[in-house]
Amino acid sequence: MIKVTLKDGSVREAAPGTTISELAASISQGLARAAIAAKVNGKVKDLSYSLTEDASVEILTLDNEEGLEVMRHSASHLLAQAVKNLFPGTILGIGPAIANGFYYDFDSGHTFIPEDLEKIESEMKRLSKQEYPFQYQEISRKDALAYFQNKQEKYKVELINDLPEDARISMYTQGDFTDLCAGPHVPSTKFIKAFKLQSIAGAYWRGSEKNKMLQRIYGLAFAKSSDLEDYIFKLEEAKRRDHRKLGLDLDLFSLHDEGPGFPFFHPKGMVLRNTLEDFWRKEHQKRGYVEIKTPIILNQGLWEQSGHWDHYKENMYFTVIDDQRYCVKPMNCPGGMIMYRTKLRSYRDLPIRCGELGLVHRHELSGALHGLLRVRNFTQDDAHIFMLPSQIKEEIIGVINLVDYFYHVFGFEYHVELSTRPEKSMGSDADWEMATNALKEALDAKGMDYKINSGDGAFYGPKIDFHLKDCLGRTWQCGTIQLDFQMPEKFDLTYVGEDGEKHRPVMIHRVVYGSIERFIALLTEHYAGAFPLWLAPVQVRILPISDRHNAYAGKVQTLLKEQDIRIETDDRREKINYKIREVQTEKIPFALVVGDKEAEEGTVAVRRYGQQNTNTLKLQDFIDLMQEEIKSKKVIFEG
RNA sequence: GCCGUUAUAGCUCAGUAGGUAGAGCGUAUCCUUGGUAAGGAUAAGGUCACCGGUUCAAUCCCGGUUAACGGCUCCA
Repeated sequence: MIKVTLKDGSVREAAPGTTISELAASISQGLARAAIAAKVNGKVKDLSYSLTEDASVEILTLDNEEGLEVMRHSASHLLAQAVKNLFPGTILGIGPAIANGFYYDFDSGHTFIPEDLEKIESEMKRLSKQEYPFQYQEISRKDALAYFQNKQEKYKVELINDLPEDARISMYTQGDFTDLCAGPHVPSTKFIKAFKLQSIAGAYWRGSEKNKMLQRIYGLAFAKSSDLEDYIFKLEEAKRRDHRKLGLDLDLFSLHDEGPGFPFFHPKGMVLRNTLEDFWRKEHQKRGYVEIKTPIILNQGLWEQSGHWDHYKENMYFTVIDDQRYCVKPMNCPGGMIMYRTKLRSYRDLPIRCGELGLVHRHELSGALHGLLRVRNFTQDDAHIFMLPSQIKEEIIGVINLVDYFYHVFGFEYHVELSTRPEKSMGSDADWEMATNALKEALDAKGMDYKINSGDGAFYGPKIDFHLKDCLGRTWQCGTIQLDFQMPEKFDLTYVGEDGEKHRPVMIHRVVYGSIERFIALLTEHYAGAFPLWLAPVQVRILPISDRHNAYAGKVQTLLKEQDIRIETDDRREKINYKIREVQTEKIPFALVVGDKEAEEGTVAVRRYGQQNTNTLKLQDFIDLMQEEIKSKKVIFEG
C-alpha cells in the first residue's frame, strides 16, 4: 500500500496504481463528481493518473483557480475541434489558458469574421454535450512527427522538433480531434459549459513579427454561467472607468486626427497636470533634488555620441535647421550629460540629483497608440542621479522609497519587475552584471517581491520597473529606475576624487510617475474620474437656489478663492435639482447649496460627491474641512 | 508596422434594399425664481472621415487613404 497525504493533512492508504478519480471517489461522491484534475506533489495531473508511490494529492475542482485553468485549457482544445469541424484545412498553432479564459491561434485560408464566432460557439456547445473524454496518449518523437506531418500540421511539427531530447511527448484526443499537448485536461468535454467566444485578433506565430500572423480567437470560460455573466458585467462596468471616455466626459483632454498620439490638454486636464507637477517639485526638493530644463531639439551628433542613433533611431523624429541635422529628443539623458559637463565636479558634490520634467517625442507604432496610456509625446518626470560607485545602493533605495511614497499617496497598488540586458544593447557583460546585481541588491535590501523580465532592459542598462493596472487589469509601466555605466563613459563624465585624480561617476535614470500623461490616465481610471479633493480640477461648485442668492454666492466664492480653492458658481436659472444632477455627473467633490437660510446665517449646505445627505456648516468650518482634506491628500473611493 | 472591426450633429446612436438625413442629451433664446439627480417652448447645428471609381444619381456599392477600437509586436 502507498500513503496519500490529502490537502487537509490526513493520510490515506491506497493500492499502488490507484487513479486519482478512484481516490476522489473513496473520499466522497460529491468530490468524485466535481473532480477535474489533481495536484500530485505540486504538479497538476489528469484524473486518470495512477499513483505508484507515496504522494501528497490535492483534488482540483472548478472551485480552485488551478482547476479553472485546466478547464480553460481544455476549452481551447474544444475551440480547436469546433474550428476544425467547421473550417476543414485550418492549421493549428497553440491554445493555452489565460486569465479568465483561453485562446487558440489558427492559420486558415478563411478569414474569421465576428459572425463566425457564434457558429463556432454553437459547435463547441454541441461538442461539449457529446461528453467526449479527453484521452491521454504518450507517443515517441518519431510517431508524433509522422502523425502531425501526415496531418499537415506544420506548426505542431515545429513545436515537436523544438522539444528537448528527453521530453515526454503526449497527445490528447477528444472524439475525432487530437492535439499535441502536455495536459492535463478535464475528464470530458462536458466539464466545459460556461464559455463565450470573445474576439478575433491577429497574433504572430511564436510572438515574433518575423513570423506569419495567425488568427487568434479569444474566449472566456468560467465554472458556471453565473460567473461568466458576472465577469461580462464587470467588464462593462470597468469600461465606465476608461480614461478615454472619462477624459471626454470630464473635459480633461482630447486627441485629434491632426496629431495621432499627440494629446491636447484642456483646462481641467491642465489642473491635474499642474497639481501633479507641484506635488512632484515639492517632494523632490525635500529629497535634495535640483531641477533643470534641457532643449527638445538637439543636433544629431549628440545622439550619435549617446548611442541613441544606433539603438533608438526607429523611434525618433528628425528635422533640419540651417542644413544641419537635428533630432527631437526621445529621452532627456543626453541633455543631462551636457549639463553635468558644464563644470568640474568634485566627489564632494555627489550625489547630484538632477530632475527634469522633460517633454519627449517617440515614434510609437500607430497600432500601439492608446488614449493617454500610449502616446507619441509625453512628459517624463525624469531625474538623473550622478554618484560615486559607493553610493549606488543607497541612491537606488532612496528612489524605491520615493516611488513607494508617491504611489501610496494615490492609493495605487503596484508590482515590480527587474528587466535585464536586451539583445540590442551596449557595454560589457561585466558592467551589465554589476549593474543588474546592484538593482537586485537594492530590491532585496528592501525585501521587495519582483519578477525578472528577461531581456527587457534599456539599451544602456538594466532597470527596475513599477507597474500599475488600468481599468481592464492590463498593466502599464510607470516608475522605472535604470542604472547606467554607459552614458557617463560615452560622455566622458568625471569627478575629482579625494586623491585629486579624475574618476568616472555612475548614473541612475529614474522616473516616478513615468509619464505625466500615462499617470493621469491611470489616476482617472483608478478614481473612476472622482478625483480626490487635492487633485480635482474643480473642487467646489456653488449652487444658488435662485437669482436673489447670487450675491451671497459671489461672496462665498470670493472668500474661498482667496484660500486657493478651485471654485465656480452655477448661477444659471435652473432648478436646484438640475444643478445638483450636473455637479454629480461632473464628479465635483463638493456642492454648496445656498439659499435664504444660508445667506441669512452665513452658512453653506454642503453636499459631498456620491453622498445624498447634506451638512450645513459655517463658512469657516467648511474652509477648515477643505484645507484639512487637501493637505492630507485624502483618498475617498466611490462606494 | 501587422491582423480584424469601425467611422452619420459637440456627445450617444437611429436611418436610407442608391434619389443629398433623424432622435435623445448638450448648446442658444424665451417663459418658469425653483431647497438636494433632468420644468416647458422655440431655434441653431451635418460636403454622412478624406480621395478616387461605378451610376442619370453615392452617406449607402467598389478601391485607396486617414483615424479610432480589440489584439500581436513594441514600450513611459
